[in-house]
Amino acid sequence: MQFKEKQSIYQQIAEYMYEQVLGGKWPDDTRIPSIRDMAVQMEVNPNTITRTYTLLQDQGIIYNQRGIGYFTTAHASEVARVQKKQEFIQTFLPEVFKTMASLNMPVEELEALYRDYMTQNKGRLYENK
Amino acid sequence: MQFKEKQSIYQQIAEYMYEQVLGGKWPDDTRIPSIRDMAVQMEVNPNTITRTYTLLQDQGIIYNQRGIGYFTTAHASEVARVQKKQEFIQTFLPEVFKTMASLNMPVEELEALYRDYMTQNKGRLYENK
Amino acid sequence: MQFKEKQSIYQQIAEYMYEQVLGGKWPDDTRIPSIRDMAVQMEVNPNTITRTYTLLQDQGIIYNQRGIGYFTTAHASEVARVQKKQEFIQTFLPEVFKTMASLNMPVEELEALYRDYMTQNKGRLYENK
Amino acid sequence: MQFKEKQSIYQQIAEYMYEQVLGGKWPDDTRIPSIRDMAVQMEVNPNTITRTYTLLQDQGIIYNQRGIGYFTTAHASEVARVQKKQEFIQTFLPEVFKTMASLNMPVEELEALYRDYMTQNKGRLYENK
DNA sequence: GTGGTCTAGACCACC
DNA sequence: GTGGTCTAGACCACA
Repeated sequence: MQFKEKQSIYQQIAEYMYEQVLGGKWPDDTRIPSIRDMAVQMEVNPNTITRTYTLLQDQGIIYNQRGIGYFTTAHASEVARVQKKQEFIQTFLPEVFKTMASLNMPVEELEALYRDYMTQNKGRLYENK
Repeated sequence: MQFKEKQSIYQQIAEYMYEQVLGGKWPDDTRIPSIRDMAVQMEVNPNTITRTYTLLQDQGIIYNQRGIGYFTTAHASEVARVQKKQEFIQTFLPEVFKTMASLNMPVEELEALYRDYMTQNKGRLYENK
Repeated sequence: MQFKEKQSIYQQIAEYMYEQVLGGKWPDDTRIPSIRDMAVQMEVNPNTITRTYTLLQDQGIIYNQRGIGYFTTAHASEVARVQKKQEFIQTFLPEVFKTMASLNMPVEELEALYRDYMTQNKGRLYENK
Repeated sequence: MQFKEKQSIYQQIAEYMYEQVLGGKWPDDTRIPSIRDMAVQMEVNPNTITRTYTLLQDQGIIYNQRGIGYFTTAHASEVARVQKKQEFIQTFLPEVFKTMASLNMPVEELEALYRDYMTQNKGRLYENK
């Protein structure tokens, strides 16, 4: 996996995991890769994965069974969806709208850009990795 | 001024200055507050303001007259607009659209949220502080 | 059986067995469930039960007859009582008192909480499961 | 500082910090030792202190000012008191009472032990370090 | 100076 | 095998 510069690696891996859950790759209440396996897969130090898993556990997306491994929670996908949507609407969108206002960009242009984006990425979403 | 946690302070101040320029508070080719005044106003270490001013100077939004002070450039507002729009479309929007896709949020909902936002903030934009 | 997070499973099962002995469910010198049966009953890996039984055996609460099974010792209840009381007074209570001191909680409040607890759980103690 | 075996070091340091706050050594809204200083003082790796500080920050006892250091929050002592008391009553005391019941220990004995403890430790509480 | 992050490697208890 | 913790050392952005 390639990492961007601006965000910390463990957060980017958290993003990746959100995608797995939201995209249905990791159904509710199933085992996910062990810390060591994930570290190998992501080409990263196990400690970094530990950081990510701890974060996701605090957020109620995954949990741990002693000596066995990590699992998605029973309502992981729902929790993830609600959480991400709330964050999106409350902290992300206002930034978007504020910027649009300062640029005098009409909502129609936003729509147009959206359609461009969707046709370009049609079918490619969540096929990553 | 209150600062968010996630972004560095000098960048948040840069954001603030962009707003001043784009909102017409700081017309092209006019003097802006000295580093010291700005530091007092923002309740921040002068070093931090220096960093912001250096950034804005590199971007061609402001320039320095030795011993006199900092000024907005002749085309500050235009430069700011172009620059911000480019950043918005290339690095910000893709994130927005990707999140929308993962949440199955239709573009119509985005529009609706936009209109909500605009009615709520009608006339309040750029009355900051 | 539901397990808490902070304590290891084999120790929690040991706790459960102490209760059986102290509560008279398992009289002195009687057979207790086999490792396999206990594992099924507790929904746990047999290895974990083995660990618990080994611990209890070391403490003189149970013993093993090869090929037959595990039994409580002749003085199991007495041994368990003494042992638990010692542990309680030497390692547990000091923590309690220290916390009370830091919270400025008077001993009267402790008493009151004790009576609350006892009335709520009257008759329910050792009706476990 | 000497560490016990059963609890992880970073949690024991968290306990220590709670004592500082509850005992008034660290008033509300004051700077606390930097991560590096604390690491030296506790004879521990800075990463371990980071772990502790992150925990306390999540609990709202301390907060961070970028590039400056960590501070106790405005209501640190209150938050700490409430939090610790709740934990004590809900998760600690039931264990105590349950054990007392299984040992047939009357509440009077608990009182007596409490008075013993207090006379022994009179004046010594919170004078540590 | 500050904290934030990451790596490499290790040891441990537990299942 | 699993995760949890700790160390030593490093680099970076930031104030």
